[in-house]
Amino acid sequence: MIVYFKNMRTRDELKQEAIFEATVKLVNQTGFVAGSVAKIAREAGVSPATIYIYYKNKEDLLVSTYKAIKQKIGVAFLKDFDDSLPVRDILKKLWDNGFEYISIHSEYFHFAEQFSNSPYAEMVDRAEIEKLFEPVFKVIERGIAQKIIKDVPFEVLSIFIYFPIMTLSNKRLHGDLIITDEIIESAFKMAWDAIRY
Amino acid sequence: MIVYFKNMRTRDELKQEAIFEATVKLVNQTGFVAGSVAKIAREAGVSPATIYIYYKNKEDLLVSTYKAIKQKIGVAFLKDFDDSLPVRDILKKLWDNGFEYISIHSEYFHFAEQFSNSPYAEMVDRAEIEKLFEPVFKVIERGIAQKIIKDVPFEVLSIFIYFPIMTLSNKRLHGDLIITDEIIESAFKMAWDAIRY
Amino acid sequence: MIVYFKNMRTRDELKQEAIFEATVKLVNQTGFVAGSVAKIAREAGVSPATIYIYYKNKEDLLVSTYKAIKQKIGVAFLKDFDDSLPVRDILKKLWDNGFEYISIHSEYFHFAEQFSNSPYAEMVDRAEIEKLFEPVFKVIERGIAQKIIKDVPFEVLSIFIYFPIMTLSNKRLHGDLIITDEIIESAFKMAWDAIRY
Amino acid sequence: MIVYFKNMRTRDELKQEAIFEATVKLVNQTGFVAGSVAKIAREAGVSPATIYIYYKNKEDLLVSTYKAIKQKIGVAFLKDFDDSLPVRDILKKLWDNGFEYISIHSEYFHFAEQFSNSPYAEMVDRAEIEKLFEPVFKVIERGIAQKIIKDVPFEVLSIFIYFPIMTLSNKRLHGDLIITDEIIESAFKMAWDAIRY
DNA sequence: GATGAATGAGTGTTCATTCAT
DNA sequence: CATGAATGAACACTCATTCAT
Repeated sequence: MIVYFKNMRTRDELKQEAIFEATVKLVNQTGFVAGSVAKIAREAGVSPATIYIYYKNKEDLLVSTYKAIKQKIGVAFLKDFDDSLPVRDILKKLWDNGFEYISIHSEYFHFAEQFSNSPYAEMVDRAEIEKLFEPVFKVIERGIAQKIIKDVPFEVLSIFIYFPIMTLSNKRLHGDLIITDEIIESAFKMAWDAIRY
Repeated sequence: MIVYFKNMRTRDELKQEAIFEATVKLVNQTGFVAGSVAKIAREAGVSPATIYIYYKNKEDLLVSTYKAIKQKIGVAFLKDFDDSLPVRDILKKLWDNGFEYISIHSEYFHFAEQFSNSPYAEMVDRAEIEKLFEPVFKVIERGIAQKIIKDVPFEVLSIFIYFPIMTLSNKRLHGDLIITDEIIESAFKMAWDAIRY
Repeated sequence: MIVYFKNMRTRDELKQEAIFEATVKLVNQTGFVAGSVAKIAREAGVSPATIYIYYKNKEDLLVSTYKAIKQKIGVAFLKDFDDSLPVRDILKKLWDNGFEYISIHSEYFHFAEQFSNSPYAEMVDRAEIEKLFEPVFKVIERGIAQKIIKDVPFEVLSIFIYFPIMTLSNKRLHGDLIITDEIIESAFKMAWDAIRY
Repeated sequence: MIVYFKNMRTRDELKQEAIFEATVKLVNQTGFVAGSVAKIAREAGVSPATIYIYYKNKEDLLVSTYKAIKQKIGVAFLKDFDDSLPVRDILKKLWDNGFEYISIHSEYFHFAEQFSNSPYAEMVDRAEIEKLFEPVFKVIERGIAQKIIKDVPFEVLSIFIYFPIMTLSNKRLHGDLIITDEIIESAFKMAWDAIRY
């Protein structure tokens, strides 16, 4: 049993979280371009100056938010990761994890996408992000070695097995299409057909 | 007395084109956020006020530029479109056209992508854009009817046959990978494997 | 006879002058530290943005204002400069010119002094300013050569013949003392006693 | 139990001194304008809030610092003051004391000068400062009575006997000139020639 | 048609100061 | 006594847009 004492969470943590949420929410609502520090502050219910206590500057705010989101996404994708299963099953699990997380936190994906297409994207170390997905890389490599997966660069494989998750989760890109379990299922079949040997 | 010869490009057309090019160039260089009207004007060698002669406001400038680019891309993709060929060959032709055009006009794709991830994206009528690709839709429909292509919504198919072109053309997304003819070839094979029946 | 047509002065010149006057006035009233761009703009009756049409940034505004003032002061000091007179008479004329100009434009001197003690002072080329006073340097050199003036570095001489003018014009430094013609006279005698051979 | 020994410097005194030094240092480094309370606090190794324990507000901090410096300077100038010597010798001693102290504590002079040219200068009682130099006034008065020194207001005398020390110590005002003992010597001769009867 | 000048509203950021702990 | 957190107001500067010419 977990007991939360009064003030167990300090004032700061609450505030930092409020800023995080506000940043994500605002970018979702009005886009990266219009996401000004003042607006984020108002959304978070704090003074603009307060943001500069927790973050060095706007870039730091956005980059840190992006990294935190990528961390969350990485953990969610790898939930119940089991190395010993067949490659296809592992990828299916990742795929399902992805869509499950999206259904709960689509705003994280939207933020990540907006961020990736902004000039700030260059300020994050890609290697740092990719490390989160290293177990997946290992599986893919094994699949290639066992001639289960096509022998093409990883970047190309990801276009068919990772990006579709992002694209399907993006309302702007597929308009009125409702993402049912059936569609998720058949899309995975397509992704697997694309990459399998 | 001023005489305009047939097909002569008037001063105005030249200016509008200069604004178009400047808009694309600036968004490519400094991103959507930093692409201010004043900077576009300077780049185009005109006064900021002049831009408001040709476009109602900044939104109009960007949306119009996007539409014009989409038009150019649509035409390029459908070059030498031949309805009578097998479905696979038609799609392969589109695929190759796409990469050829990208190699010449990557700045158009970059602009389009930035635009898609901006709040302005909601201001364009998707149907209008999609009309450009109608012949392709027809082919796909035929493919589905003939059980050559999987019977899934068009939006899902496009994730595997259209988006990969965009993704592969985006330097930011695939890092150091150099897009060779061989990669284009094998990526198409994967796309086709994904969508074929 | 000079005729001023209506609109002979363009709108801009009036505005630039208003900004110049406002800059001087504000620094006089509230000191260099408190002289913000917004306040200067309000004083000049223009928008803050307008200042950035005429000046690149705040530094440019202040440095340009300083240079313009130094120019005015230089011209005023050298009024009716006559090379052929005895050294003492030339310096006396400069001295009197200085106090005459101060009695009309003490705000220029106050601005110049404030500027000299600000970090912006380093941004002006001293040589450029000193060129305005070159004729005086020549006279001093002659005085030294003829053993009329003490043979010490020019910087030391100026402490006794130039700085006293500035100091006496500074109300803050001499408190309640009223600068009469008699004081100006006897102060020059002291200055001359200091530098003469 | 905490025991304070006689003459032991308590934590508080050390902290106040740290703030004093930090204030002087920062104004020397970045000028009066950029010397923010937060920066002074960081330089002193204390919290901004701590400064408000020792000083009512920023004005109080700066004014107090100025007064303390003026006190130090006053004491230094009057070191080994001997009423019984001839007027000229007394002033020479003051002059030499001044330059000696400048060579050790130029940062105090720089601060004092910056302060004098700030709006805060009006907030100090000049009489309070002048009292420190009262013994000098007496000597001057005696000199005037004995017809050794010119009979002009004290404010005018100080322009030739006190301000030159400040001006010569100001690197910004005399550029590349290096202040040697010889220059100090001849400058005093000039100052004396200026004021002597 | 084309422009440079002009601007109110906004940008990101720092300020002096207060307050709960 | 000492502090880090917090803030409204100000900072220098840029924005999209309008307007007189």
